[in-house]
Order: sequence, then C-alpha cells, then structure tokens
Amino acid sequence: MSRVTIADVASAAGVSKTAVSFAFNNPKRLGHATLERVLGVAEDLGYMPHPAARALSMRRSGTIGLLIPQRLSTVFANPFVSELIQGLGEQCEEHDLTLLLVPPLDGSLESAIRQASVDGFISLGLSPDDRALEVLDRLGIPTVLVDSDGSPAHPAINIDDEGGAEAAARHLLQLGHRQFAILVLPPARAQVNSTPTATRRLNGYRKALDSAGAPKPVTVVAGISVAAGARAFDSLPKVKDRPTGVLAMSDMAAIGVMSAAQASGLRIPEDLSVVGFDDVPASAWTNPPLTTVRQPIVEKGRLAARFLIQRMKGIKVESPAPLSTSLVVRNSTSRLIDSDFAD
Amino acid sequence: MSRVTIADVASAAGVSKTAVSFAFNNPKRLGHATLERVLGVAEDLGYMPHPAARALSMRRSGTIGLLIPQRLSTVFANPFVSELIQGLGEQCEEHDLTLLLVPPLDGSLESAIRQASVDGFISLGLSPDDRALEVLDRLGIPTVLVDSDGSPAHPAINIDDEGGAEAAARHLLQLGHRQFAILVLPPARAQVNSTPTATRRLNGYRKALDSAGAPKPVTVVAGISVAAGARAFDSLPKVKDRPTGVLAMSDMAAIGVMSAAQASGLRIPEDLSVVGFDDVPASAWTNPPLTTVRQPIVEKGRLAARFLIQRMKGIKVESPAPLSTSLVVRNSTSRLIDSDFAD
DNA sequence: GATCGCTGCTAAACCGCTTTACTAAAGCGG
DNA sequence: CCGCTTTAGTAAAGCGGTTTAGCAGCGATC
Repeated sequence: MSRVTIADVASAAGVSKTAVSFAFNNPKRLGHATLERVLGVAEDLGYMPHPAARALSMRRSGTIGLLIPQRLSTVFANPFVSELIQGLGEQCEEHDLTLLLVPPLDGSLESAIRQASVDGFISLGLSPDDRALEVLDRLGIPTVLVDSDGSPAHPAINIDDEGGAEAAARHLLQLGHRQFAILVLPPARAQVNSTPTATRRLNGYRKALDSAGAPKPVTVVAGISVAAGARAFDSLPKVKDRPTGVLAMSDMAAIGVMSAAQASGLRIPEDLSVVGFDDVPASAWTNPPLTTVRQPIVEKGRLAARFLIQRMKGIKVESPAPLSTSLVVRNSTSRLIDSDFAD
Repeated sequence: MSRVTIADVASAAGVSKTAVSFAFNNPKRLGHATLERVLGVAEDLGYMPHPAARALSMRRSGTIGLLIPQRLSTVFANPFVSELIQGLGEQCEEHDLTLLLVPPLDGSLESAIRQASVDGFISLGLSPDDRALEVLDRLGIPTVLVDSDGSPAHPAINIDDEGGAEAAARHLLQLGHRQFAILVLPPARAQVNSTPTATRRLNGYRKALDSAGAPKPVTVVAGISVAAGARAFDSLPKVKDRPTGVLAMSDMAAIGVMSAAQASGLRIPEDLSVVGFDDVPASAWTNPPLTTVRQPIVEKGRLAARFLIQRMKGIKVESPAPLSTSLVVRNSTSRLIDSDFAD
C-alpha cells in the first residue's frame, strides 16, 4: 500500500496524467465533466501530489529557510528568535510559505544548507567571513541577511545597534554612574569572529563612555541566556572598582545579572543598575522591570521576509536603512547613590 | 548561469553521472584516482546535489515537520513552543534532520500538510476530530502526537494534565481559598472542540474543587498570551463572589492576570493568588515569581522526536505513560487572609 | 586455455510531477 | 460545405538525482 500517485488517479479516471495535473493546477483547461470526475477520483483515492516531485518539477519548494548559526537549544532559549519568527511567520502565511529551521548539522552549517530544499534563506547573525555565505552565493539562492554586515550580493536588515547602545550608556552616565561592566555577545559560531552586531553595540557603549571620560569598563563575554548572565555577574569585581552599572547586549543576560545580583544580596536598582538590549516581552514583567534598548524584532522579521520574497520574485532590492532603536526606561536603573561607594 | 547539475560534473570529469553519484554516496565503488578527480571537479564547479531531486529519488527529505495548529505569531508568543523546539532540535541535530514549521496556510492545515516535504510529522495539540489527522493517516507519513489524544495509528506524548491541575487546585484550597476563577485554554483551531489537554486540566481542577465542596468556579476562556490573561482578569467579578484564587492553564495567561490585577491596585499574592501551568523559564523571574505546575517541556519535545525517529525507521512504538508534573510553589500564592473578604 | 571472480565503471530505468507541443474534434462565420 | 479558430485532451520531454543490472578487462585458478 504505497503512496497514491498521479498515474493511479489518471488510470482510475481514464485520463492522462496531464489531465490530472491540469485538474489541480490549471482547471480551465479541462471540460467541466472531466474536471469533476478527476477531482472526484482523486478525492476518493486520497491522492495528494508528492511535494518533492512537485518541487523538482516546478523549481520551487514553497519554503524559506531560517539559517541559525547555533544549536537550536541555545538559540531558542532566547525569546528574540520567537519574536523574529512571529514577524517572518506573518509573511510566510500570507504568501503560503512554510519555514524551515536550519541549524548546523554535524557542526557544519554549510552541509545543512545543502540539504535544505528552500526557495530562499534568511540568515541570522552571520559574520561576513563565515564560509556559509560562500555556499549561499554559489547556490544562487536568494538570501537576506539579518544582524549581519550587508554584502553586495545580499540585502541586510539591521537596526541602529550603535545608537541604541550609546543611548543605554548615556542613560547610565546621566544617572551618575562611572564604573561599568559590559556584557559582550559571544561569537555566533565558535571558529568565527564576533558578530557585526556585537561590534557595533560595543562601539556605541565605548563612544558614550569615552566622551564622558568614564574609566575603562570591565567587559566579559556572556552567552544569550539567563544562566550566562548570572555567571557573568559572578565574575565581576565585587569590591575595588565594583561596577555600579551593567550594560548587557541581551535582555536574557541582563535578567541573569539581576537574579544573581539579588541572590547575592544586592538590590536592583539601588545597588546596581542594569540595562538590557532587545526589549523582549518578558523584560516588562521582571522584578524589577528591566530598562532596556528596544528594537522592533517582529518588524525586523517581517521586513526580512518581505525583502526575501521580493528577491525570490527576481526583484532586486537594496538594504534598507537600519531600523531605529529606543531606550525603554523601567526600574532596573536608578541614580547612583553616594552610599553606594561605601561598600 | 543556472545551477550546476550532476551531468555537468560528469561530463567535465569525463565520467558517467553514476560515477559522480557514487563519489558522494558510495565512494568505495570508485577507483582512488577517479574518486579524487570527480571530487575535485565537483568542488571546482561548486556542485551540490539538488535537495528536491535527491528527496524524490531517495524517498526521504531529511526534515521533520512540526504541525502548528495556529498562526505562528500567536503560537510563538508562548515560550512553550520555544522550549519544545529545544527538545526537538536536540534530536534533530543528532540525526541530521532539519525542522519545518508548518502552520495553517490559507487557513487550512490540511493544505499545508500536503505542501510539506517531510519524513515525519510532530503534531501539536490537535483534537482527535481534526480533519488534519485524516490527511496524515492517508499520507501514511509517520506521525507523533503531542498534547493530544492517543490514536491507534499514532503514538502520543502527553503529560499528567489532570494530576497537575488537581495539585494546583488543591494547593489553593489548602491555603483556604474557596472562590475560584479558571482560565480555560481556547480550542486549538476555531472550528474545533477544545483540546484534550484543556479538558483534562479542567477535569483536574474540578475534581479537587468538587471534592472539597467549593462553590462553582467562574470559568473564562483565555488565549495563551499575556494580553489575553489581562483581558480575562478584567472580565472577572470584582465584588460579589470575587475569586481569590485563579487557576490558569498557561503561565502566560497567569502573568497577564497578575499584571492586570496589579495595575488595578490588587496585591499579589495578598489580595489574589494565581497559579499558572507549564513553568516556562520566565515564570521564575516575574514579580512575584509565579507558582505553577511544572511540566517537562524540553523532555517532551525530545521524547516526541525520539519516537518519531523510531517510527521513521519503521519501528512500531506505543504511546508512553504520561510524563509527570509537579507543583512549583513560588510567591504568587498565599494563605487567604480574612480581611480579604472585607472588600 | 577456458573459467571464475574481482574491480571499476556505465547505461538505463526510475522517483512523481509539470509543461510544452501537438492532435482530433467541435464550433462557426461566410 | 469549406477553411479557421477554439476546445479538450494527450504524448513525451524534462526536472536532477539514485540505483539496479550488467559489461569489459584482468589476474588468479584449475
């Protein structure tokens, strides 16, 4: 009892394969009577076209791939991706596309790319020297880069990372902070430099700090998870040069810092101010609610998908201007109190 | 400049298509010299096998589908899916599979199923009468059901919904609560009954409440989002028969209730106790941290994927016993204080 | 020297669908 | 009744791989 094929339907209905194909894809080309009959037989037999055969023949698969630089379990620990998918998904559904998650297989993103039967890729946070990009070029599959450097071949969707970071740092400076810790994003893939996004944010922080003449901040790299944030807090100097403000490049890390700090007896924000990055929904409900740099993640996903769909239609598109970010001030930051220096 | 095909490589290397195919899939069958040459030429030309052609020919695509009953934007607003994907992803990566998200296309999950070129499906929260299940049977694609009723054809992974719910209700009863509100999960798909999961949880709540002789609870259906939870709170009676305990079937809804309640001036847990369901990570950082029923979501995903992979290998598998749940008591619930009745 | 079994490679069928080019019949204005 | 356009349907050639069956050459075996 193998699969029902188009030939089965054809012979059962006493017509050619072509007729059956037309019945589904080009009904006008068939007479009313045959159309009904073919459709009826197909229904009875439970026929449905084989997707791979269809994809091969039509040169399109009806799915777009989301290229994920890390393991699914680490990436999906960050609500950022969920948000992004909400934006992508909206467009996918609108255009009858499905979304394929493509993480590195066997450690190699390149080989995963090959295996994936997609009409286009959205690639997340790849640094420009990643070998995966070569493979994409070679395949000639339309691609849109997210949180990456624009390349001549592919449009890139970015946000104003530097501006956002600068605003965050400036906010803390205005509250009187001088001693900072910066939580840097880890590189997307082990063998590769840190991502353009991380670099830009770091520049933003530095720019604000330098122009205010603040002392050199402590920087630690922290994964994008609460646990990583907590570990980062633990590694911070606790007495001399104790940072009073921490600038995290992700909300998850910021939340981790907050819990670890609270667990160690510090009060947020009285003893330690922390600001995150992203403004994932959860940031609004934390204790205390997190001050963070908002970026329009859903919009980013939506835009990326739109651009990709344009490219898939063969329309050439330019990278848009970076999406703007804004500082959302909640309660995890406060004016530096002198007594703070006491401990 | 179209795609490099196997024939291009073959003629460039002066061998047959078969040889090229062997070079990649069955290298032992080729002499050392030819093997090297073919591989070299392939590399130079940038050849990579067309995934759809491969899938058609080999009758396997190397991807499994995650059947999502609702729009991606609503489903991914709940961290539950993220967690599940972490579990699925782990297994996928281990077995070199990619994961295809399959939401309803054009409103129809059935048509989305057809389009999807996958070796197996994991279906999320489908009620047993959903037409999509018929399609799955008909296709003969291995399928594992998650949060659904087991069917003879497909194994199902479930948790002890009823026991978990019962524990939650009993917890509030022990704290002295008598007036309850229950936030019911909405049906997975509009035209369909409520999900087995929702039914089982409701049974659990009722069982505990009835056996304690508590008055009939208010029940409102609330989507799985913070906003929906907030709306649900607003629709609750505020004076007479005001519930002092709310039993939510998802953490997101519970969090929504908490924010709305706090916004209206109530204190949690002094004025209102709320318990969630799922124990998504965010529940630990909310203000106050949420008391909730923990279910092992990642494990659930992992298990579902394992079962599916077994089935894809042709191994027949039985549904496992429901995974156990446990009550995690945090700070969103407390003993009922008499003064509570005053207002 | 005929037979046998390897090794190394190829021709051709096949996977299941779409689509182009073509034919036979029917409709139709003059 | 004749040429001309539609209409309704078909045969066959792809799409780009994998795989089965088989062939040529060659050293070893008896």
